[in-house]
Amino acid sequence: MAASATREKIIVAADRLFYERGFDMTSFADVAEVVGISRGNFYYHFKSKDEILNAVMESRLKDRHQMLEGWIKEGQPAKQCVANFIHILLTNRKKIRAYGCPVGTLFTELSKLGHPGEESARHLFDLFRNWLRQRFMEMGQTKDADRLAMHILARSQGVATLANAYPDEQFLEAEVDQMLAWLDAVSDADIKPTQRSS
Amino acid sequence: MAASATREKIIVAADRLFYERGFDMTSFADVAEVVGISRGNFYYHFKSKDEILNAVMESRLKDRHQMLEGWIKEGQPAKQCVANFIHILLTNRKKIRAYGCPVGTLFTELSKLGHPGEESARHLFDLFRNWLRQRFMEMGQTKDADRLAMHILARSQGVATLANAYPDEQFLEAEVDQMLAWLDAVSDADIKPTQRSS
DNA sequence: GTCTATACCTGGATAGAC
DNA sequence: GTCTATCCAGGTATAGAC
Repeated sequence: MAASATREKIIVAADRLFYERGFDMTSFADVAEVVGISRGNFYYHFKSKDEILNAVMESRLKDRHQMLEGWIKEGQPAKQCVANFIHILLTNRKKIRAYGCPVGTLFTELSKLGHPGEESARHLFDLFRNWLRQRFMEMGQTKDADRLAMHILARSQGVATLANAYPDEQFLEAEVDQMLAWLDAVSDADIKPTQRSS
Repeated sequence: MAASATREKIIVAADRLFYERGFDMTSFADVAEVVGISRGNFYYHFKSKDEILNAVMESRLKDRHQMLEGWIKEGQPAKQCVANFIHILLTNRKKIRAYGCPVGTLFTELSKLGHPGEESARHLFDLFRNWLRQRFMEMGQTKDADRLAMHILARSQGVATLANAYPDEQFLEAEVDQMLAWLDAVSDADIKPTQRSS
């Protein structure tokens, strides 16, 4: 339970390699080399590869949770919080162009593997989804909050995938602008209840 | 070169398994079992696993090309063609919910593997991208044609990924509706050059 | 806690009989 | 064209010395 130094180093290294190369393609030898320990020593800290995956997922969940809650604790308004979320695509643009979205790509791989870790990968989606839904509710979109949350999630996933396929374009930046414009339209719709339709 | 019956069966089986389980996770034994031949017999038809991948990618490219060109040969107008493309998400909804997008997931995996087949996977994206760009140009969006094509591609990818993560929702259908509404807005923008903005 | 050595399995690939 | 037998590399996991 106690977070020993090497245990922590293993998690950090595995986290990075699972992102960059994928879970299945990352061998113990790869992680051991990065950490600077022997292959055998591994099993003192983790009894199996699945245990490492669990630890990585736990670490990611905690990390993303703290990031999202941090914005709220700073007192940022709901719309700004969602804008921050969208802005992640720009903050991590280099990694996203090289490896796609860490959440989406890992989920997809585990799903195809039929690996039980698919569940924890989905939990990460849940974390973002629920948090976004809350923000949209605070923006007054009580009825469509979940739909809007899913929409933003899907847009982010798609942008990350195509930025990975076409890393040499300004596509990513342009799509983020459009997503922020969409956010403006959504928040305006709350302020102006008089719509053109119906 | 000649398309023998078993060779063709191998390609079909590999195509399906690469989609359902991923390229790396699909072994010769898996494909052999589906086709009904022995492991050894494999190498009479393909000298390596990479050769099978190449054949699968070639087959997919040809298949998708024929689908896209088919709509044009039928004389369907540009906007309807794009709508057909969006509609693929509904036509294949069952498979998409189970395995995501065949193009996107395979690209992502090959990209992470550092596999040379990443190139042919990108060619599939190119096929859709160029075809969509042509359609938007025919719709009069000469300047933004490529941006619009990329936007539709990204939306499709994101919807497929999240439909895979949340297969039990009507999310997919709702997003397709929104994409079709977006297409309407884009084609209207061409007809009505007088906009509200600026 | 960390190491070396090793068992065991899976999967890609080859050889050669039929 | 298809089979069986076999080799070899790489990866997970274990045993036991230090």
